Amino acid sequence: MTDKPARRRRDPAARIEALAAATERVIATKGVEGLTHRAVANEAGMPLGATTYHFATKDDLIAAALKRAVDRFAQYLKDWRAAHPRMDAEELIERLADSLLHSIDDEHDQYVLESELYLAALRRPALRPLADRYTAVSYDTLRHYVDADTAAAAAAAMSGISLQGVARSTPLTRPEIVAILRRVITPNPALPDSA
Amino acid sequence: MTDKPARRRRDPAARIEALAAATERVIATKGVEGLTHRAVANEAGMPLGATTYHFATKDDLIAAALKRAVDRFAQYLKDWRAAHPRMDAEELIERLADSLLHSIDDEHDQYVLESELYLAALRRPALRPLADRYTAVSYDTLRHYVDADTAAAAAAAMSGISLQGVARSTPLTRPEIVAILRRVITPNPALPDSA
Amino acid sequence: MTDKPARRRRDPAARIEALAAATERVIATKGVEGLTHRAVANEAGMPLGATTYHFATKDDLIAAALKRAVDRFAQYLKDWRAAHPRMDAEELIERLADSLLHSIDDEHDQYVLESELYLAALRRPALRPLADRYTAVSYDTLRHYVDADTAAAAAAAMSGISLQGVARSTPLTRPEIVAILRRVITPNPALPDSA
Amino acid sequence: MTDKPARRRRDPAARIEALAAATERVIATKGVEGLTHRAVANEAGMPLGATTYHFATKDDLIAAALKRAVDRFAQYLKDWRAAHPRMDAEELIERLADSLLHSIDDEHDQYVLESELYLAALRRPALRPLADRYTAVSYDTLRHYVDADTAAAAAAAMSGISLQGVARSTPLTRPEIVAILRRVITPNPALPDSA
DNA sequence: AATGAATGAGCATTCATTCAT
DNA sequence: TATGAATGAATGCTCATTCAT
Repeated sequence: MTDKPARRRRDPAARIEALAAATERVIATKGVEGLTHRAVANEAGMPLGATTYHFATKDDLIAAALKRAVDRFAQYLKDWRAAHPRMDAEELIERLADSLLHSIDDEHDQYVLESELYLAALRRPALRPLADRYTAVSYDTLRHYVDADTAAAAAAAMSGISLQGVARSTPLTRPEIVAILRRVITPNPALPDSA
Repeated sequence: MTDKPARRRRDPAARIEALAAATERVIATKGVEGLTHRAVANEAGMPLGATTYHFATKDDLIAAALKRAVDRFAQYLKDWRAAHPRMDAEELIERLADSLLHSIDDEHDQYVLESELYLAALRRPALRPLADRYTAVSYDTLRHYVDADTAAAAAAAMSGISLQGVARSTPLTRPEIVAILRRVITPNPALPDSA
Repeated sequence: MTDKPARRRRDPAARIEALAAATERVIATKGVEGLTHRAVANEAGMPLGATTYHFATKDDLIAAALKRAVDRFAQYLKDWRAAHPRMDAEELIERLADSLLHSIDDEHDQYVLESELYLAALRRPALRPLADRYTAVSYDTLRHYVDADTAAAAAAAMSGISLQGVARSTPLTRPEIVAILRRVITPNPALPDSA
Repeated sequence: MTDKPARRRRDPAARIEALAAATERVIATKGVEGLTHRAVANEAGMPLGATTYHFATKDDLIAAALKRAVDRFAQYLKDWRAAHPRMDAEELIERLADSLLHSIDDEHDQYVLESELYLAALRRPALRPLADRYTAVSYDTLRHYVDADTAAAAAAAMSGISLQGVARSTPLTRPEIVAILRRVITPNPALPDSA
């Protein structure tokens, strides 16, 4: 009798996590531009007060959501690298194309979140370290397979593909993506480092 | 003696142009997210009513401003190409790096506008053709100097550099940009097309 | 060559008339509440400036439109009376029911305009004489056929039927209207005047 | 000592009620046409945000106010009927005239609210059931004293008297109202039902 | 005479944030 | 700890009216 209404409460960490997840979904759907406390509360199935209780400001909410996205992306890359400790250039190209096309999971659109993150960081210095980290994990992962310049070039190209991917009226096709990645990643004997 | 109260000019075309230009500046400064009719009116030195009289909706204002930015970019590329009808890979790389670093003119930040355009287009289908055009003019210009795959790869890399450029806590340096462009643009004898 | 562009202009009276007619239509469609200069200009196929050029204020426009409606109504009643110089009570009832059901012509909804007129007059003293005239022409017409008290009662009942007619989810049916009119108009031997 | 700054009451139900009451007063004074959130907030002595917090849209506010007016009217009629379970025709006529002249209470003008309700319902389908209810309670009350046709006729006549009452430059006098009601209500031996 | 441009006031509504409970 | 109530500051947009041309 006494412990009935107490269910599911008293787990602030879980609620905070759920709010960040809901915020991620809202950003993917409506953008940082369209994010409101109300939209998050609604998406999370929580009362409005919960959003401001656990996150002092809207920017905190955005930061938490984007951090979550970056964490997930980092974990994804880590797993990905563990699963494929060695890849030749061609295999790498194919798998990167898969990643870009399939996004990371079915719930969140990595394309969108990456672009939102970078643009949000432009106006919000507090997000810059997060953007840096996104860049770094991408670069580091690629660096595992290719030389430094190639990794930087591939990371830039992938960001560009993502950005154009969200905006174009006809998304890039797999062959187009593969062609770009191949041009960037295939070792170039004419360059010193690129062995 | 000539400057009376000076209200009500009577040159609608010039006012429309001035409003679009002001909107560009506001987007560069505060982003599409921070764009308001009042900010535009203020930036243009016009009354609030002017913004809504000449542009039915805020999206119309955004579209006009971004179209203007794309038009200017297209013109810039056209001039650029006319000024340099022939360039070898190394010269192209250097000049592209200059463009990315110096932006296009002193008033507007091309980096920012490009990223804002792409992200705005994600939520505003009406802007997609504009995003397509941005992609196309970039690609076409590069295509003049390099093969198709290289042009596509360089365009993607440049978009990525722009996007990361606006967000990172430390912007990319010229040597870093040159290294990326060199990796992408230097002809790769190992690839068939890349002559 | 000289008299081509001059066509259709220079007939202010006709333009004023057309604007009043357009205003009537807008009131019938959207109510006095929804009336705007722009809506009138659009309905009349004239430029916005025409509405304020010929009518100093919005209230003038409203007054002109309602006066036109009352004039038309008065003319209609005059014709109606001329067409039926004598009617017994039963015929009168049937014809009044027809009027209430068919409205006055196909373009304008008399039900609506009457109610709009009365309510507009409540907040606009300038319209009161018009409301008085509407009441008077109704009363006078009825008075031609019945005694004074019956005419007043029938006029009130008809206004009530109109008012309820515009608002109810199911409009009054003809039998219901006839029943009401019969109760009001059929001579009542129990009353002195009502011979 | 008890009355501190007193901000933020914490009695939402009371505030909602107070807002609806204030809206009623604004409608009586300025009409649905002149109703604004600001006018309501001002009338209620509450901040602007209160009006939109408790009522999602202006139409919701209008609906709440008119529902309140109808509820009050229904209660008034119920009491009225309870107070006068039996009345002969002449007494009924006199009392109805009193009602029409004195309105229902000192604060709100029943004449105006009824007309506003009917006309508002014309453009707002959501209000139609309310208009129906107004008609129904009027009819049902009259039906308690007279036959069906007489009740319908008297209800229509009373609506008409109300409508004309708000608009005419000289309101109907008591003798005029009594004459109309007498003509409608006095049993007519010439009609079958009208016993 | 006629009209499109121009504007300032105002409006419904949204929303981040604060706070009483 | 948690939350619904509360609010004041915007915001996009409308519009009556004025006026230059």
